[in-house]
Amino acid sequence: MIQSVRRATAILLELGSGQRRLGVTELADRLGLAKATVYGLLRALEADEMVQRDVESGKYRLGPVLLQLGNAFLEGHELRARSMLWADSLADRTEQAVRVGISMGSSILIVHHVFRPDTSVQILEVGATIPWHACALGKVMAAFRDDAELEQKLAGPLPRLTGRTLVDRRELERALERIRRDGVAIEDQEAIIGEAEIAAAVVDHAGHAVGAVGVVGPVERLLVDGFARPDLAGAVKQVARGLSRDMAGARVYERGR
Amino acid sequence: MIQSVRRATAILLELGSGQRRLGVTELADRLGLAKATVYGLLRALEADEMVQRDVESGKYRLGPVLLQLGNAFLEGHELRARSMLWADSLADRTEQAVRVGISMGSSILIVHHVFRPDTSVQILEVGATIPWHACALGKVMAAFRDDAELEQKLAGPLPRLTGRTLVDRRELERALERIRRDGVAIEDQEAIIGEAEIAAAVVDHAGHAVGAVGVVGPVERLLVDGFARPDLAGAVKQVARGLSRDMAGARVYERGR
DNA sequence: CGGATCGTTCGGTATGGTCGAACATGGCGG
DNA sequence: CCGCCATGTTCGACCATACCGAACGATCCG
Repeated sequence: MIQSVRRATAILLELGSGQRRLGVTELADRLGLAKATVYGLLRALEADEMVQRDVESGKYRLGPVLLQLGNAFLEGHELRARSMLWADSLADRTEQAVRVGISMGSSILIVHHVFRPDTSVQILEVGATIPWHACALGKVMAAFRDDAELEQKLAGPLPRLTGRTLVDRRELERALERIRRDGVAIEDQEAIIGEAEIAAAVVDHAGHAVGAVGVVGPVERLLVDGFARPDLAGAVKQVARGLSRDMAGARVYERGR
Repeated sequence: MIQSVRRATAILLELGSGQRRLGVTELADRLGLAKATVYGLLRALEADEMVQRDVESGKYRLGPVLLQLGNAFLEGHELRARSMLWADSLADRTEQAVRVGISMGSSILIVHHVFRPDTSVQILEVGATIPWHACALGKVMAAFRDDAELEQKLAGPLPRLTGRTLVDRRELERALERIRRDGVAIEDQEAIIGEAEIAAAVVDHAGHAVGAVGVVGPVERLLVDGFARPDLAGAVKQVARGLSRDMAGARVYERGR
């Protein structure tokens, strides 16, 4: 495994976590590398605008090419492309915000986001990551994973985001069991106080979870007595099924030349 | 300059341009490298989810980490952070869509985008890149560059996007001259037929252009007889000045720890 | 069934990435 | 204003390791 490349991405990830800019020495310390090594890697990354140096502090931050590449990732993403229409209609029917996410390491990455159809100001969450155990998208994907992968996830750290976050392994396993039975996952203020989510998994032709779709919003709009509003759960499941059918169909990419 | 790292980013850029997925051999050909070399680089990139392999075609595409990093870039971007309020108010006052961009190589990268305040469906352009000579954002930034950088830009290829794109060097220089005089740049269907833009540069304390802000929309709303509507040009210039003042002020980042 | 194409593995080679130490630079406090 | 500390940068040497060519295996297509 090419060492320098992995170290370069480690630098990028380090710069990406936390919005503070980092200097050569600080990066070298965090990654356990020699200063000169990090310096060389940064020079190479800087040449392609993968990182930029702040002119007056001399410290490094992520570069604009990453935004371009992130956007290119989205444009080529099959689940996202297919989910756009479904998500719009789901937001319309339920009058809630809709999120589509995929699994990335131990987190869920939001790849599509439709605002609640009212005039309230909402921030776009595309590109954001959420610990898998603290969102309905993550739990429903975990519930439909093979045991090996699930075990790996359960073994990892489970940070507590709010007082309601499930951080106990046993408790989580029980929740996953219920999710498998219901076909939908709920999240009740486990990531942000006052916010809830109802999500269902999108599976490919082989039955593997490739993503998840769900509605998010204020608890009082989504849950009653800690249970998902049946109409919303039904709509979410229906959309997830439709999307899954789409994903199993003919490839959209691989066209042209 | 660390070879493998630069080659790795070359792979990412190659995968990012064009939405087609690429195989090992194809990438090796395009980059002029040995198959085994590209394979090794891809393995390293794949380990960190910088790229992903399509299970059934075996070809590679960009990975989800790039979306996360692109998002992290945005969150740490000073111009973007400072422009959000200004852009909102500009969109409100002019009733047009607003874009904020920065210079990246020979392109403009959109870092912020506010939709026109009506109910029409519009697509978010954050992360998109546009050749510098085909948008007002790019031209106004070029107009306020030192000669060396400008020369480099003028020397590069100038693709023709529409029949109105300025691709002649002399013509472009004349346009830049006028932009310097007016303080605003206009773009009249030079990127997309029917679309126009009016933009002004954002400069830092030293007077260097760090970005640009502008309004975009249908030609008939922005221009009259090929000239910028004076009220719009004034509003854009005013916002650019305000933003420049902001950027010259105290740093927002570097706080904490 | 045969050919072609592509992904993958392997081992030798010398390139070039890594590191420690020395050198510049700038910022801060005394 | 000066000296000190921390940080960025350069240098040279070592040898790990990235690179390549060639061979192997898998897969697709006719």
